Amino acid sequence: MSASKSYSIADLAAEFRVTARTLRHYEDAGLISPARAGQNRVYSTADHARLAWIMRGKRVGFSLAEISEMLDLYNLGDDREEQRRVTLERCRKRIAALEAQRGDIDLTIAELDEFCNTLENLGEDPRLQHTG
Amino acid sequence: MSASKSYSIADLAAEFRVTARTLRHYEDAGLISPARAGQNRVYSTADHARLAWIMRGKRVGFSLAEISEMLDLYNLGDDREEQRRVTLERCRKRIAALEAQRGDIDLTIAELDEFCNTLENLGEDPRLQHTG
DNA sequence: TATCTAGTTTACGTTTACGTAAACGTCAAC
DNA sequence: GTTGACGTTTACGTAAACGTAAACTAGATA
Repeated sequence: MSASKSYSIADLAAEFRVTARTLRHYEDAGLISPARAGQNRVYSTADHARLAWIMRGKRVGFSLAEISEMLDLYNLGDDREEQRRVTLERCRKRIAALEAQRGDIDLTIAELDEFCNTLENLGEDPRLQHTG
Repeated sequence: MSASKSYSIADLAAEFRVTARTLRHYEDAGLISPARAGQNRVYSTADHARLAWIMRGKRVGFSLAEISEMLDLYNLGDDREEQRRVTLERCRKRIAALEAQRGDIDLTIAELDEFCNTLENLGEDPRLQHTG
């Protein structure tokens, strides 16, 4: 089972292209809780996966607080009926928000694309260039 | 031509659901430059459109500096050959970045979706619930 | 004429997400 | 036995994106 690897803080920092400070900060913010060997942090494969989630959340544009909430959803997943209903609802709202965000991204891409085309046509039809 | 409307700072603040302070801040940051009637700001329909762009940029997760850059692309569009080539390249990089971000969003949605399904199935199959 | 109402500038405060020392522990290597 | 390499905590610094309070201006209204 090579699934039970462990990582030093430098390992993960290098892999995810962040500083050790950043990883400690995420720990302060309650996003990860690596084990300790003495006082040194030891990250498990689960921590590794969790961190991958965090980094993707960052790329999507979420704050650490929002990412923390989303990770909490998973932890609450095995709770009792009512709690589960609430979790499900929050989960769906997040999905809706993400879909809205994707819509904004698509619109932005479309406009930039169109602008690119304008620029290209300008290049191929010098009549449209101003000569100064 | 109802396309030549004008807006007060309060108008736009209300419409885009931000404070007047925010609009003034965007001005400080060089994102908009409304006309003045005396010392009061008067926003044109062009300013209105520009602001819509800004807000969408924010929703996508861009910083004000990035949004400023993107808006600059449009202004540089009518420049000379070499400058235009650079603009085009930067424009395409932005598009690529946006597509990557959309990929991250899709992945996140997929995982949340799957998690939602798990929660729903748990609800429909009480055997999987823990009772203690 | 006095008082709103809406806008203005100036400037310090706040939150988020880390950066950046400073001072120290630990273990392997020389 | 001390020098590195790598880790730790503590704590102040910083950039971005506004919030917020203070003090002021200018036009509309009672």
